[in-house]
Amino acid sequence: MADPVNSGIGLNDALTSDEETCDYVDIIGDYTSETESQGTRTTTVSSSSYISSPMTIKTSYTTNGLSLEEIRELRAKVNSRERKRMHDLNVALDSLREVMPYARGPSVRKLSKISTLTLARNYIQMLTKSLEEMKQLLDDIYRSSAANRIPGTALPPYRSFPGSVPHIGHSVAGAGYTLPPLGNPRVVMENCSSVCSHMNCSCYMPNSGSFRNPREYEITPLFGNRASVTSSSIPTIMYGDPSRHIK
DNA sequence: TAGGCCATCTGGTCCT
DNA sequence: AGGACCAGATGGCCTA
Repeated sequence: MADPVNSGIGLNDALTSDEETCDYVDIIGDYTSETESQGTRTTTVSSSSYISSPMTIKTSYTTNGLSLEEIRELRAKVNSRERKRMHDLNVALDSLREVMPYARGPSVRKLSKISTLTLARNYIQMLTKSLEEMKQLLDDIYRSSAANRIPGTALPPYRSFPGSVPHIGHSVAGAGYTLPPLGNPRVVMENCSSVCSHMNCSCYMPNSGSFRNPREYEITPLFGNRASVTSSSIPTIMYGDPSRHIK
């Protein structure tokens, strides 16, 4: 008899045209009950999380090579794999949400799947743009500093950033300046606000205990405020402590 | 109550 | 052949 998986005949299609009543429970609790009728069979499937909404499907089983029990076991196995696959996808989406800058809390709905992906795309775009602008700004700062230095003196000392990643670093005017790593932009400067006046960002005074240098700021992207989220919009950004918001 | 979001089942297709 | 991936269908839950 034909293979219900590869013959083009659906498992449930392959189950029709007979009359039979049966129940079964798969490995996570799928439950099937069937009612008999002439020529077709209606199968009601529900699972442990689906019991309140039984799904009714038409089944037929004339031309398959598997017993009813084998088909059910196969179907349960496939369903289980699919559930696991979707679960893994949701885990991955949750891990993505964890690194996204948006409001969190018991009273805040988590981002939908579409919103999560949309925000991730926008966030990457924003970081890329900010990085380019920061490179340009530091380049300008260095050029200005080099132009004003007294002939014969050394260039300003290079201040490395915690966690800088050399291979993505940016050499400013050949002086070996390296930008902070993506995703954790910290910058040392006298006036962070002056930087953010050129960029779509905001400056937060870091916790005194967690930063060695009192002039070290976190530059935070600005997305604006929103109370709700749609797939085409950017959600609220609450990143850092607003009470320390200095711009 | 309509619409958005989601979980689940299912069958088809592609890949190893 | 078996598993991964995908899209369609279905029904529940929640919110405006």
